[in-house]
Amino acid sequence: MSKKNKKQKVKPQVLKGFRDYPPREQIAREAMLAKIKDSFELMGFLPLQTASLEFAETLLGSHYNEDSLNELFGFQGPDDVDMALRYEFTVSLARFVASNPTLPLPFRRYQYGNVWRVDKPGPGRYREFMQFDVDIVGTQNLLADSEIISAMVSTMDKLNVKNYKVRFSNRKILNGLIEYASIPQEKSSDVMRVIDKLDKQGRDAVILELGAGRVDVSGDKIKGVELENTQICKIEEFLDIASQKNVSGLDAVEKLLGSIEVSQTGINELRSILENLSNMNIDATKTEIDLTIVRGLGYYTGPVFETTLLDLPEYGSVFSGGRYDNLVDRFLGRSIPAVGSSIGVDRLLAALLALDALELKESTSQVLVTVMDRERLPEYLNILQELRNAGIPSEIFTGDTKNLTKQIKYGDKVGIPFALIAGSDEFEKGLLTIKNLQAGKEKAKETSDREEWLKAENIQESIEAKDLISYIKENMSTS
RNA sequence: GCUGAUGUAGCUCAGUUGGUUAGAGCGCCUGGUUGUGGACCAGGAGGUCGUUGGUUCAAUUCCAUCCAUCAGUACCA
Repeated sequence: MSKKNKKQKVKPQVLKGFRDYPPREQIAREAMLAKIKDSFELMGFLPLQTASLEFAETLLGSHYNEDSLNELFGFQGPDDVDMALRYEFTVSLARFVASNPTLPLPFRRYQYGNVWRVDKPGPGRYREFMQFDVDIVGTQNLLADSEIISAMVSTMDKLNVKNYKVRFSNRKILNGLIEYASIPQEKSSDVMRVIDKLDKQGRDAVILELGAGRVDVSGDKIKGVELENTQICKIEEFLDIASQKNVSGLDAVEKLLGSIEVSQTGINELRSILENLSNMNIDATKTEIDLTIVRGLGYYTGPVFETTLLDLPEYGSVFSGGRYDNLVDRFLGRSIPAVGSSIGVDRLLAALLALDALELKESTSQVLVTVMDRERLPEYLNILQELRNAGIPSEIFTGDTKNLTKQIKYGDKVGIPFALIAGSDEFEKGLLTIKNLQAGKEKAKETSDREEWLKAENIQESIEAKDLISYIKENMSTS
């Protein structure tokens, strides 16, 4: 091989923030998707799939500015059309609803797929990632909000996540706080953005940022919102109260902000949702009112939801959303109210992997049919088909070697539980040899002595050929 | 974007006070064993020492630059 040839090699690299899912992860990922789908369909949500590429104008709408433009994968496509990869599903949902006027409302739909954002990658955070959305479009009824929260709880349960909390609040309460603290409109989103950091940065940092700003651990300066002390005091007053969760916090906030109409509305709405959840018999330990939740600015208009894993809070929210009553405006000029929530599938997957909370299957095959004697290929293929017809996932060794060692090594490496071995010894007696690779793997942990390992029980036995299917079915792991 | 750190084999890392053939462990490949996995034993492949430029008789080593990665932070519709 010449040096020139070497230079022509293409480096096997993936783009920043993109990744592959090796089979063991993808198997777990698809199992997750199936559970989520089941959970939503049980609640009568309908599947919808929309285009991955949209007109840039569709995606950006009124949010069109330099910043949002930098955040998405946009480009000029064929026919000189400005287009971009979707960064979420909600806009596409709004477009779909707007262009299907006969759609029966309320429209309950779920959608999953990849979305793309030019973000800085971090743990559980990628530039291409999967979201799984559930929304109800076309109703202001708080029953819809309650249904979404209910879906969040039942889906987390269905996914067998143990230690989580669905927290929710109402943006209207914070809108009232802005008024209460006499904060001018142009500073309101800055203030909310800072309050949103409460969880991650803590109360002291928030207070500093509301005022003069602070310096972070790396020495980077973070500029403050420059509020006056009286304003900050009023926000502190609220934060103290909001640290009490649930009904007691709600009562206390009502005393503080009840005179402000928008806050009172928000409080009433939360009370109504609480009542619905209670009538739905949603486990009260799984949900919690947390009045410090902010979420997307200029987007959510009412209740907002978040789901945190109590064992891995640093992964942030894995399932979140809220009510957005203005989104369809962009297409219709009139508003259609909507509420929904979205699972960050890959973030949740990464978190569950980090918690070691997923069973990882290595292979989809249960049986590897080895090819020891090529003369016998017709028999092997018959056995293979017999297994598959019985519903047992199986494969035949399709590699080039007839070396049995290598075939079994292959089965071991890819994690196939059983290897079927048969040569003239077996065929003459009507037998088949089944080697339990999984049992062997277990045994290998106990002994380092080869002789002992080879002699171990349950690792290999010869059975009557006619008993093959029942033997495998009995010994298959059920997972 | 900002602040800081780090780039040497597929992975984790050692090393060179500037000097000829740059090392280890793990992984990978081959054989021991074409009728049997792990462990073990023997052998082997694999590196323009991140890029470009500068200093020097000589740079993987020193300097500059860019790029990439990691951490924190900002932004996140």
